[in-house]
Amino acid sequence: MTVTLADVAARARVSPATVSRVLNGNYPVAAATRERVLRAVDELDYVLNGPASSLAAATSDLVGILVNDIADPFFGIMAGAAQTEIGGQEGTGRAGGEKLAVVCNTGGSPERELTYLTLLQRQRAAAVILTGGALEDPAHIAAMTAKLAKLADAGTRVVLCGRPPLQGSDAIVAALAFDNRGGGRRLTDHLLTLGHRRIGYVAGPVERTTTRDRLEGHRAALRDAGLDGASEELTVHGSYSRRSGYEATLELLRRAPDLTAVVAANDTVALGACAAVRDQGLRIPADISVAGFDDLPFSVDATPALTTVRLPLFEAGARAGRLAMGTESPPPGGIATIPAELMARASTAPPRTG
Amino acid sequence: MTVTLADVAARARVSPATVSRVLNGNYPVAAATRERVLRAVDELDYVLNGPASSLAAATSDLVGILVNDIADPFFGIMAGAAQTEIGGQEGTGRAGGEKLAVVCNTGGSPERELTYLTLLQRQRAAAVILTGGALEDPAHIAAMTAKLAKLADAGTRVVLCGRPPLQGSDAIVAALAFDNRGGGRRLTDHLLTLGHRRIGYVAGPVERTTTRDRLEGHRAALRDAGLDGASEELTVHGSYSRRSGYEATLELLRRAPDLTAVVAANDTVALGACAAVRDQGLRIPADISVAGFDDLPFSVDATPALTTVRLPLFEAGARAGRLAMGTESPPPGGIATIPAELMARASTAPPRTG
DNA sequence: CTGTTAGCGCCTTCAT
DNA sequence: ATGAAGGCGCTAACAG
Repeated sequence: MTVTLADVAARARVSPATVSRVLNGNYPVAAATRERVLRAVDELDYVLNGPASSLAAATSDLVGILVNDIADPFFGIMAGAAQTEIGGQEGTGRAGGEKLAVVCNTGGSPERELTYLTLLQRQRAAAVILTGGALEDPAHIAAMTAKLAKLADAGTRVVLCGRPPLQGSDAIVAALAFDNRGGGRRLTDHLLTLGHRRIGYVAGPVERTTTRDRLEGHRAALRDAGLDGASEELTVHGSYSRRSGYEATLELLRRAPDLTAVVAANDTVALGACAAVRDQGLRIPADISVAGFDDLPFSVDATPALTTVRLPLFEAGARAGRLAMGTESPPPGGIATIPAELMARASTAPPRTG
Repeated sequence: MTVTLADVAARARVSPATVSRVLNGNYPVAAATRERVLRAVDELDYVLNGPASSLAAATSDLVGILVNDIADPFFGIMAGAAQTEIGGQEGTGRAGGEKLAVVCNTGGSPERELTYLTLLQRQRAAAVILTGGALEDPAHIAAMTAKLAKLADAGTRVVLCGRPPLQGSDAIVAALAFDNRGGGRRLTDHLLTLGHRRIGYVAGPVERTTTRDRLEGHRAALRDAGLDGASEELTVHGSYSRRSGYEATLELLRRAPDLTAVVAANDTVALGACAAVRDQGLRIPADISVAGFDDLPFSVDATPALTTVRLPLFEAGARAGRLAMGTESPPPGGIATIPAELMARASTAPPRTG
């Protein structure tokens, strides 16, 4: 039926242990023997039994990458980059000693996030990468901290990518945090410099680290310009979706018809904001400036090209992948802040005068 | 150290076998006993050892979803929908009996596709879903057919989503194929009806089923209109990327300055085409009509809104997920063709006269 | 460098 | 409805 290691051993006239050794390559084996074993493997078309191997070795070659929304390129880019670093050695066809990088879609649900972590713990995953903003609910943070500690105890390497480190948790190999606050600040500074004074803000879902950090940056910029008075009124929360951006912008325009600029939580939301502005018969940027965040590939193609904040998603994902593999050493203190760069484009301009 | 089933059994004062039975739920257990066991599980914070379980049961709860490009929403939407159906029962926290739906990014590389399949075979995956267009290279087809047969032999359910069935392979549970040909045809018919006669085509990568089918539909429409003469010259192949669409369109415009419309392989490519058209100082659709394919969420937000062909990606992905789980019965013959619907929007209009 | 010997933790007949 | 026992296929000491 299904061919086992013992079959290969018999065919190659060696012991099972030897076959195991050449397959795992972590042990000296005579070249001639190795050759014989590999031939037997090919002839028999042998495929290692992963569960058996993992059971015996008490570790598996699974690496989990958790994302909030797999249909959002923000996550796709990071996850793809990480996978490239992890499973990237261009299969020999025999698939020896390779890690299986898999992405798990939580849909932003905290329960599903924990469930996936449990499932990966069950599989004795070699590593786990958590991407994107985290929920700030205390109960969930506590549950996550406990779960990650357990994973780390069991030997799973935990890496955070685009998410701030957990307080006082030593379970984590490394955390790569985006400078969302700084980026948000620079974006609003840009608008202020252009002369805007009435700036609407379409924020992301409440209780998310990304939402809070970007909003904080925005408010810090306003405060320093002596404009924080109206910022509550000019902020609307929504989800990270185009539709949400559309509706929030309509609401903003209703609340404050004198608005001259709208800052969106991310590029997708900004697209919705643009549509709303246009549907109100207003021009971008002549009547209203619009800005996004992330600099996803489509942003430069929007008309007008979207002013936004560039996050090096691919680079960060790749680095997270290497960190998870142990290929790269963690930054000092296990924490690195990834810079965010302002991309001033055509969707922002000085406000109309008068 | 790590708590095992035996520990739970001891705590609950039952045999390991009983614990196994309540955890798997496939066997009658007295309510009182079950209660006691579950309490012990919670108290000990027990997590099943997946590898051990899979080894003993000769099957795992892993379900693999292969995608060509995880950063492309085309795949993200299908994969997300499939995952929802598979891992969707909103975790009880204890994560009992749940499948682990994971997505694997092949990056469009045939080697990596096979490698992932081997890795999943090694894990004794419960099911595998292959999404998106397939490579038409005979050697790769043969290798895939063989590999899928082996997976099926080992009890893995194989489902195709957005990909035509393999010739004479009975390894597959079901194949959901998009009507790319029909969609391509209707799109070009739409342009012909508007009055276009010189239509450029930015095709996808050669040797991909999606590329060929869409192109065939396009050419069939031209042929029926008696216009197939120039179609070779007016076709440029590229990858499924914005950049590729941009460059191919420039090339097309160079070759045939009298073009009045450009059809792109998909929406992402169409965005690049729009940018190229604009950079040449031409207006859409006044000077040149542009159309895409897939109807990804951003298409409606393009300016002008993109005429395209709608594929029910979410519905198809969800159905594939149910098929993989055995929750839904396969279509007659194991094959279903998913219809593609023309979405005529503002990026196409009659050609300028004279 | 290679063979032998024990398990890894769970599921699954087979009894009871 | 529950317990006892064997083995799933592989790896990891330990010898040699």
